[in-house]
Amino acid sequence: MLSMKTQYAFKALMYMAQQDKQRPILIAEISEQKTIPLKFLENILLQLKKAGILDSKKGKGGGYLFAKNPGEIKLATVMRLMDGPISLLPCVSLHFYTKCKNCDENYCGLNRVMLQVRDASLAILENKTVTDIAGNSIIL
Amino acid sequence: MLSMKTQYAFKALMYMAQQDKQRPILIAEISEQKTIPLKFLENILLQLKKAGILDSKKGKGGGYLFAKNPGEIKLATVMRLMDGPISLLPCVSLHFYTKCKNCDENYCGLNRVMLQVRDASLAILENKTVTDIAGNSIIL
DNA sequence: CATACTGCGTCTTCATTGAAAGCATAGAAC
DNA sequence: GTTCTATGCTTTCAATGAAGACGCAGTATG
Repeated sequence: MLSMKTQYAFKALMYMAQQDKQRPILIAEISEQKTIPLKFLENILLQLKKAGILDSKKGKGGGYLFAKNPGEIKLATVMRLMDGPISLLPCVSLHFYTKCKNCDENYCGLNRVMLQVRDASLAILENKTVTDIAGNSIIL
Repeated sequence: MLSMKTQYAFKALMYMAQQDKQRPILIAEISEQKTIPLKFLENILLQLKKAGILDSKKGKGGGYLFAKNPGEIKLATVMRLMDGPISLLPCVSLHFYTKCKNCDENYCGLNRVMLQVRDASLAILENKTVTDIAGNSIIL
């Protein structure tokens, strides 16, 4: 399961992407509209800024802005930033690989299955962006 | 990521399925061979027993046995037993569903994506069994 | 029957981390 | 220089993952 942190990050990014005009958006506004604890949200947005996804402006009229186009922000990227590995096992992780002890990956059946799961998940998460989840699109 | 508990459960089940003769297998033997903390393993195996996956025999010559054919034990079942939901969000979980607040699932883009991920993952995890991961099969 | 063997139950601990809250600082606009 | 807003730092609190200690219960073997 995704942590609250990741879920909040997605909610916040969706909210920001749904605004018509690209004006700086207050942390407090997102917090209120999406019922996310204010200080927790601050940390999340800050982390997204440090990762180059968001930008911020201080002072009056300040707030958060997208640093990248929402259509270029992959869901997988956000998840890795917040929660770490997407894979179910360390030994099948692309970005956070660590070898498991007592296990030759070439012969480990579990490894092979989890690779499949990873690939299936990433095929989706690497191709969907914030724009995709923000759209008030038609229900099919 | 899967918890240690789930990983240990898989390792133990693989080890048991790999034994030629179906004799009762000692907790201590699995613990030693797979370097799994003994008491932690006890709990895991016990839980698998209560779920009807394993059976046990006490006393001399005792140990753990399969209650079901390893080919009938789905990976998804083991994961749900140990870790709970396989889905990334509560609102897309089949077995552990809970509604998310401030979110109409019919209009939530995140919900739709996570449904896809869930379906892709389950397509694999519901169809792979302990037999599949235990096989010393040929590498392709 | 006795003893060794092996699983079962309960309780406790310990570290990590998820999930916040408080308070003080820095920077920008007016 | 005052107000608005983000940033930094510290602390807390609860939950849970990950064990370890100790003792009980049931079964085989001689």
